[in-house]
Amino acid sequence: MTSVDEPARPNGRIRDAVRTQAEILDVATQEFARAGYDGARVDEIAARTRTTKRMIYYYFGGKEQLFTAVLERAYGVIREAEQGLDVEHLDPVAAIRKLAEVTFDHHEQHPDFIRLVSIENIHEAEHIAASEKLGKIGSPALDVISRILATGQESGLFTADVDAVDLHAMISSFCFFRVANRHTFGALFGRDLTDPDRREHYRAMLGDMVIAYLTAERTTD
Amino acid sequence: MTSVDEPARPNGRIRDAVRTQAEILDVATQEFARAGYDGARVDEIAARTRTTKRMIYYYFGGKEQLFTAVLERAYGVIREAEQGLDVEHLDPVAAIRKLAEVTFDHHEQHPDFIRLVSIENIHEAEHIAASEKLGKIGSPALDVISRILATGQESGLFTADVDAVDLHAMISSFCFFRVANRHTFGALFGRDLTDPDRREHYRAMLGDMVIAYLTAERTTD
DNA sequence: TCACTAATGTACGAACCAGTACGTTAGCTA
DNA sequence: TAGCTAACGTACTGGTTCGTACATTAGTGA
Repeated sequence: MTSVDEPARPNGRIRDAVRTQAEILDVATQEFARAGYDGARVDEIAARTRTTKRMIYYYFGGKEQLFTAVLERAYGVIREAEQGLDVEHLDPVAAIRKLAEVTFDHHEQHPDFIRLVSIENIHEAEHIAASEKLGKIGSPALDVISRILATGQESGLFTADVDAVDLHAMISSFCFFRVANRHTFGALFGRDLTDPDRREHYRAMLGDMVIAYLTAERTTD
Repeated sequence: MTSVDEPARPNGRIRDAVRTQAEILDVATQEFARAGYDGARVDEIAARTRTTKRMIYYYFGGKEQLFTAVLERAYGVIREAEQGLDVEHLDPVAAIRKLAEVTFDHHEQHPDFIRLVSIENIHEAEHIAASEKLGKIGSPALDVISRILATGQESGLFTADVDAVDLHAMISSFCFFRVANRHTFGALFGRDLTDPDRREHYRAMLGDMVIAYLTAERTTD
């Protein structure tokens, strides 16, 4: 994530605003994801960087703004991943399944991001609201879904009455829950939703679910 | 002039251990749900009861145990609701749809419970693990799902390869996400998942999704 | 090379907050 | 009715934690 172009430094302070900020963001992401907003300790973040607490306030202003910056970067990562989506050469069914699988994989590979989103929801998205970047970040995935959905619905293959936002919610629900709630679910029902042995099962389940929903014969009234 | 909602009592303190504990749990539930575990303030909980902080420690021992007690009661409520389920006189398709709708409604009606579950997952279910009650609480809903699923699969109506736990996860995902993540989802995509005007749409969407999944024609390889 | 500024480090303070020591009283029962 | 104990209140403490005042240095441009 951080570019590695720094050779060995002899001694004393090095000055590199970009690297210092990136390092603070890296560690802050871990700390906020680990402990939540109120559980996170600014001193702990500082201790785990090569700089001091002073610099966190110098660059970010405060704990709130630091958390906002962490969110901004985290959402930036998923947005980039979505921009790399390449499914529109497939037929609608295969395209949607692929998209669901990519979403599934992304959630699995970024549990810290999932935790940050949970935390931000506990705080009723106040940091997103306070962020200028995040307000208008948009979602490339939504555009992709829109186009696939249009193709599928035109051809009569997709019968469901959904738009891209709703379908995105459906897919995200399953992927998010599986990662975010695995602890309580595991403790209460004795099943680890993220057990690698069951990974393919759930991945297929998600795809089957979405496709079945989209292509089901409707008993219209 | 004090408002008298209790039967005539001379003056000063009243003594009622049961009521005091219940009141602490009520307020603590709100406070923990509002602010998360670390964000919640014991002093704030005490201030909003008719008793003092001393009694929280007297009855519950500490903040951790209080949170555990809050979780125990919250899970008790959902368990009771599940025991009231009466869907097994319906045919499998109608029964599953009804069950999904009941789950949907319960999530919508208990946003504080949803928040507590999110919070407990941030803490990796450590309080559930520490609770003797919650370890073996079981789930009446799971038994109901099992039986409906068996009926549906025997008759060949249900073709999907799922068990009760997986189906429960699928249904819960959607219901949970819609409530828990409504803030970030709304902020990012401009759609309020809990808008009353869209309530029926999502309720139907959930039922359609689950039934479509269970009854889809399988292209077995 | 000299001055200026961005970047950094140290030390500290003030508020907050979980938890407790100690004292008091209501209500029951012997 | 005396005495006992569960139930309650007050006032405080010790540690924690966000934030900052003040001091310092690296690098840059004139």
